[in-house]
Amino acid sequence: MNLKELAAKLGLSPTTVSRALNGYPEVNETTRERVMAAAKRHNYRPNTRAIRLATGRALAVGHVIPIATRHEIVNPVFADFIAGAGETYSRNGYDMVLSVVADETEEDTYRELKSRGTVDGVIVHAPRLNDPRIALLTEIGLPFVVHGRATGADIPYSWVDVNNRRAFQRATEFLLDLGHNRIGLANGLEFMDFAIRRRTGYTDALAARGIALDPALMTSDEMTEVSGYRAARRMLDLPNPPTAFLAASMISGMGVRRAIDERGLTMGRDLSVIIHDDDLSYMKNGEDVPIFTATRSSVREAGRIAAEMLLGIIAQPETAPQSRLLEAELIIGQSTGPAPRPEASHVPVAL
Amino acid sequence: MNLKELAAKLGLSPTTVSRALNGYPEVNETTRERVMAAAKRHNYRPNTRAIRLATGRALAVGHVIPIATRHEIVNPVFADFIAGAGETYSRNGYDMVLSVVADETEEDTYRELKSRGTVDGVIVHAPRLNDPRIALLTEIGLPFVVHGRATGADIPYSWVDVNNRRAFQRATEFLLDLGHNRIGLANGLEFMDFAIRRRTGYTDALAARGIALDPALMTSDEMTEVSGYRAARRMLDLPNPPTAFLAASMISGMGVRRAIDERGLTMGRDLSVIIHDDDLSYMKNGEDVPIFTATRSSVREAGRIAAEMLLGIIAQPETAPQSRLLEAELIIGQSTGPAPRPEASHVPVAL
DNA sequence: AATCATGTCCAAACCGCTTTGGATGGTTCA
DNA sequence: TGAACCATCCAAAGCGGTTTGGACATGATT
Repeated sequence: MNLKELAAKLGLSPTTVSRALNGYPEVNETTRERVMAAAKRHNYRPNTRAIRLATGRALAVGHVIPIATRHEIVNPVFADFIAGAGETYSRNGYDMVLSVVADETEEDTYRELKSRGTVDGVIVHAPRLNDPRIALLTEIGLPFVVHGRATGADIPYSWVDVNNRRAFQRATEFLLDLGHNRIGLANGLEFMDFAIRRRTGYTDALAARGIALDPALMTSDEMTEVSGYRAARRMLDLPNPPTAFLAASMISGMGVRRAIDERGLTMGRDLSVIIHDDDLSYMKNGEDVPIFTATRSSVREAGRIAAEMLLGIIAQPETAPQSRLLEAELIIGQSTGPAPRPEASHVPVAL
Repeated sequence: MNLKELAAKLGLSPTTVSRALNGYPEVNETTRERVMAAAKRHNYRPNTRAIRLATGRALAVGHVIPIATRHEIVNPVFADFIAGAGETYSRNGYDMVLSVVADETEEDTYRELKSRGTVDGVIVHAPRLNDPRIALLTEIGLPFVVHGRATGADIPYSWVDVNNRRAFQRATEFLLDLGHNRIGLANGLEFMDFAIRRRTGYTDALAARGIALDPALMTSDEMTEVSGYRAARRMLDLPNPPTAFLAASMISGMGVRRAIDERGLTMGRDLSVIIHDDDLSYMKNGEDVPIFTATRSSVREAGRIAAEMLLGIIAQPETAPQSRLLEAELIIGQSTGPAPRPEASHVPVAL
């Protein structure tokens, strides 16, 4: 059932039927109702492909996912972000198109999306230091919103980000207040913008208390369980080990916990741990009581906000770039406690 | 730059240019080369929207993700499956469109995708017992491939699945061979087809050895860390606790481990654990040595296979339904060992 | 009564491709 | 030499909508 057929059935022109369905004023109200009823009865739905060609709009938003060795992006965080953004698109009649491409072809993919008119805009994921995508997208004129920021980008652009620096600064201060002064950082990969900012938050907090940085207490790696485990194990082996850890994610926090447990130590008593919690739906940080003390910010909510912002930009391409900085809240869980007194620290009770 | 402009620049008709670019035979080879060169020079790329309307094909595949209370699907497994499928789509010039919709509107979404011509086919995720989507999609004539199977569906359909029954049967047998005869099962939600099959594998293996089922040792819940933790804790509190666990995923396995660690017990020595490992890229089961003994099957690979199957069906709609049953391999890790002798079991060494 | 505005509808152009059905000119073959 | 046959190209008709530019009553205005 298409427009022409429906119009024929109603004894009207396609023009009028189209206008009736799209709410244009130049159509008699009774006619409109008749059209609406007929459309519903024959469950007519306008063909997306035709609408797209006729209006010159794609009615779709793209998310490009580079895939390869550096698979940082196909991660749990991404799934939840997508879920949040997707809800917004659905509600506004937009499609979400995901392009899974090899790392090398990422820029080409954006060019294609633009020149073939597949999407009206894109979300840029996982920005890195001096991320080249921002200049590229600006140049080719494809509207975009960055999830995160790109330190070093010198042109204005729209973004939605968590205040990673502040979050890690607060977490560090919280540990310092508990008496910890050797705090291990199991950070994400530091060519990722968010990881750079988190590190800054950590170092700022230490500097403010006059505590010297110890490179042995700072690691940077993918946010996997194993990497958290390794980082913690290595630091616990130091002659002067940390009494607390800052982990970049729930998953790497679990690795840290494993290293702690493995030594017969107890998290929350012998060693404190704070993680960053993206509030993932299938990876809750406990239910009633949080397992980990955490800086929490819903990545799903960030997805919603970024999507709304992008749709706004698509509707009003000439407006100035927008941005939104979300604050993470500090959730107190069971994984932190006062620093053990020196002589007792790191000696398993059982030994 | 569009076809007409390019044709004008070349002094040719749009027809000829289109044919030249699409490899049709009725065009002179030197002309074709001239066209190709000009296309590259002006980096002309045909407009997707126009191609779609003209050819009547969407050149896109849909993935519908119901989102709501039952968020079983927005999970890490989904992200990896998507990555695998997405690669295949990209390679074949197809787009992947994700529809994130409320649970109640899922069926409606399929109807829309079909009648609006947004996609040429869909992948059905997370099939349940007697899943109604199979009949629906068959009825409306939208090509599809199911990731998993739907026990109870009485019409033929195409699917790609892991042999979940066999996997859990083998895992159970492995534990039995190690001397464990009280084995706890922390299963996924048992209205999900895969969970039903896994349970069957578990019960079959026990039955084959003449071991009576103990309902207290079988739980079914979402595959989160917390649910794994709770299931294990509850079972360990039993007067006659299990000496081994079967966990439905890496994440719930981590919860199980937490419950074990919490009691001062050691996984692999005091208690054995086997998980199902979907071989997720950012959640590796260890690197050199597997942490958990596991039944492993790459969900990403499943995504690739399902996508290829679907593209095949779209190309040849009249062929009979296809299917592919993947076998999981049993990976021996550090989480399993012989059952402790009765008198020693469950007594933490340190006490 | 002529003019004008208004409400309601339609024909036709258009979006940018693909594809059908020739047209044209040169070759080949009886 | 005329017919049949290629090889090569093009005009025009879709695909299924939207949108522009009227047409035609009807009622209000002067």
